[in-house]
Amino acid sequence: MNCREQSAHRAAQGMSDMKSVPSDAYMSLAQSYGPTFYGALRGADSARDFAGNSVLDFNSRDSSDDQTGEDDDSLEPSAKGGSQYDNEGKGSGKKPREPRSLRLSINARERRRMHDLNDALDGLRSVIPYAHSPSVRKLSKIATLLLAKNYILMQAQALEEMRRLVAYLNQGQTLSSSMTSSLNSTLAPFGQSSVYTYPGTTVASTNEKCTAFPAAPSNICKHCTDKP
DNA sequence: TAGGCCATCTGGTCCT
DNA sequence: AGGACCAGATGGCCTA
Repeated sequence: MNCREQSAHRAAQGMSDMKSVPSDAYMSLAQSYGPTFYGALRGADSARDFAGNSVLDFNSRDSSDDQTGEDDDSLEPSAKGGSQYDNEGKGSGKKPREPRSLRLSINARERRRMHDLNDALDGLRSVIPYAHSPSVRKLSKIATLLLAKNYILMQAQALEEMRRLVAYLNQGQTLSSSMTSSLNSTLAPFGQSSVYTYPGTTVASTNEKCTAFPAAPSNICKHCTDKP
């Protein structure tokens, strides 16, 4: 099995590896950002309100980073994980191996690379909303990525709501020009085309009026948007 | 004790 | 050739 085939195999088994998370739960994660996520990931007891202060209750757990010693290029292979070099020189008949020094250098590089990746994940954790207190367990890697994704989607949705509101206010409402321009400039960096439009959240024309409340456009009226 | 998560080692592949 | 990236294997730590 070559590397690419291994990738496909791993992707296929990826979900089954995460036995605690049903695949449909992951599907729902893409559409929502709330307790379902944590409920699926860590059990219902871990779920808290998303907007609240304690999204997670991972009890206390030492940072996994603490398990990692300082980056030590001379780390012996037996420190963690097995080493196929433990049997070096004992004639397996396979491809000739790199010199020991080269192997150590490659290992060190890989270790650095993974540390950089973990640093980036820490950076991501620091900017997504979940409880950061020491009593809360650090988000796992997969949880961090899924949470970040859903957070981005949620922000995009909020932006879209804001855009609708501005459009509504600009329509026949007496809004000071300074306020209008301020809002517009705030939203300017987020061009309409750059914002992800959610499946199922069709943006109605602002010209359509609500049937129940004719004064309001239908696209910002819950009465209208909830209609099938 | 089983399962989840993680760090590390390792070999393969691709890119510069 | 050397480095980056990837995924499998392995073993340790922690929690339910």
